[in-house]
Amino acid sequence: MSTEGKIRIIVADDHYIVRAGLVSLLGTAEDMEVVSEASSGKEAIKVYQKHLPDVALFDLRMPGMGGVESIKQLCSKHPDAKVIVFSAFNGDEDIHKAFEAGARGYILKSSIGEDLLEAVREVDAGHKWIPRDVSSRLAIRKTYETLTPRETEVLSEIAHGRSNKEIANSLNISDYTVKDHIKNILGKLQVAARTEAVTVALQRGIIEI
Amino acid sequence: MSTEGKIRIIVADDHYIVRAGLVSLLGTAEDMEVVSEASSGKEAIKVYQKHLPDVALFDLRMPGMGGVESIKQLCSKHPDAKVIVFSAFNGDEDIHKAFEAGARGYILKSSIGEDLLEAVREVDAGHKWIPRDVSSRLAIRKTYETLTPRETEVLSEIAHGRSNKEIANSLNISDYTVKDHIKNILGKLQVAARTEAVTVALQRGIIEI
DNA sequence: CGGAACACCCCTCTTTAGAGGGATGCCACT
DNA sequence: AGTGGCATCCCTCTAAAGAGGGGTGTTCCG
Repeated sequence: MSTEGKIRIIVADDHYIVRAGLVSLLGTAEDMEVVSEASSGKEAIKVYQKHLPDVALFDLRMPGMGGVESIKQLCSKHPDAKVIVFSAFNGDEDIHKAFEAGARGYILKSSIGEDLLEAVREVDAGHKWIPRDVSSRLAIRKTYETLTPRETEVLSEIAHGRSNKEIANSLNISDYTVKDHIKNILGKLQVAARTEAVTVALQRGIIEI
Repeated sequence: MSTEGKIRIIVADDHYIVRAGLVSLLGTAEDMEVVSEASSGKEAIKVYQKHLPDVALFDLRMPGMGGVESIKQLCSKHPDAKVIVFSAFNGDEDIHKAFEAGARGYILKSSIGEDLLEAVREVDAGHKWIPRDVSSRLAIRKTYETLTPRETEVLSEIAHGRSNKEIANSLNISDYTVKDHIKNILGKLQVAARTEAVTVALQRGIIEI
């Protein structure tokens, strides 16, 4: 529990209106107050260090330094930071990356206000908070095979339209190796062609464009 | 101007917190009131017909029937409907489709509150409202070549990972014709391969997955 | 009427992708 | 010391993709 009675919160989202919604909603709760806002990941870290809030609400996909990277940096400097991800996306990889980065809660933007308030209270109390629809996504993920860092790198190149030869040059490896990675990617994502691999990976949050 | 003094508004967005933000923000304006909300395009049409508001705020990308289709239906039944699109996306095709469907304003979710209030007042007064960053997107679009309906259809199939042969079967045309369409698509989007065509089209809002 | 845009079909040719096998070295964990 | 995961390289072969030409019929508009 927080020192002054009220749970002190910062919110980080690049959409003004989402911040307005959060401030409005959290403001109605007697036991919470939003002490500051940020519109980017970089700004969020600064704001956190200035205000040292009890709970930080982060959007996962923000321009510039993304939410994942921001959370990772924040949690490495402040291991006690209580971060809740508040995202519009429910790709299994997004969710997994958020928790791996150090988040203690993940809540969808479509969820109702009570769920958000509950999440804030639970995380403030030192617990984890994972709604059913989010945890089911993580369960689905366990049935998938995960891509290696190199495979993800290759897939990202594919998404940008590069040919095998171009990828080989850019990564300084043989095009035989590129083909190998692609074989593994197609197998793991259970698709037949590189184009579908890209759209599936985009939907799951494995890569971004 | 509206009859009772206050501008009566409905908001349609699948994210609870965005609706909360809109209600909160619009509520602070003396001359506006949110009379109802909807969380889908279908619901939005019902709500519109029930309340007949002065202005309707629509998110463009919603699950089920998307914003474009909803606006098209709404405006065909109510040609005097004053619809403002309130979207997170700034793909040139999204913006163009919104206005083509009958929207009279398009404002980005990242914009500040004052811009939104101004947009609502302008559209309520019978004017169009296009912010500078949005109109520049439309200007960019003019320099692009637009895809024909058939080409868009083929591109959407490509995004789902279908091969030329599969597309030919599904559309009941020769694979020669599919190749023709793809040649045109690659030329118009100025890319070399189908995979890049898909990512470019996704970014521009030409197709969705 | 003529032209332009669209959708469709056909042929050839080169390049690319993808499936199938094989193999090596490195590193971490047991 | 052995195992498994990762990244790398190699070869062959078939299917697919893409570039380049050719053409038809429709519709719509000036």
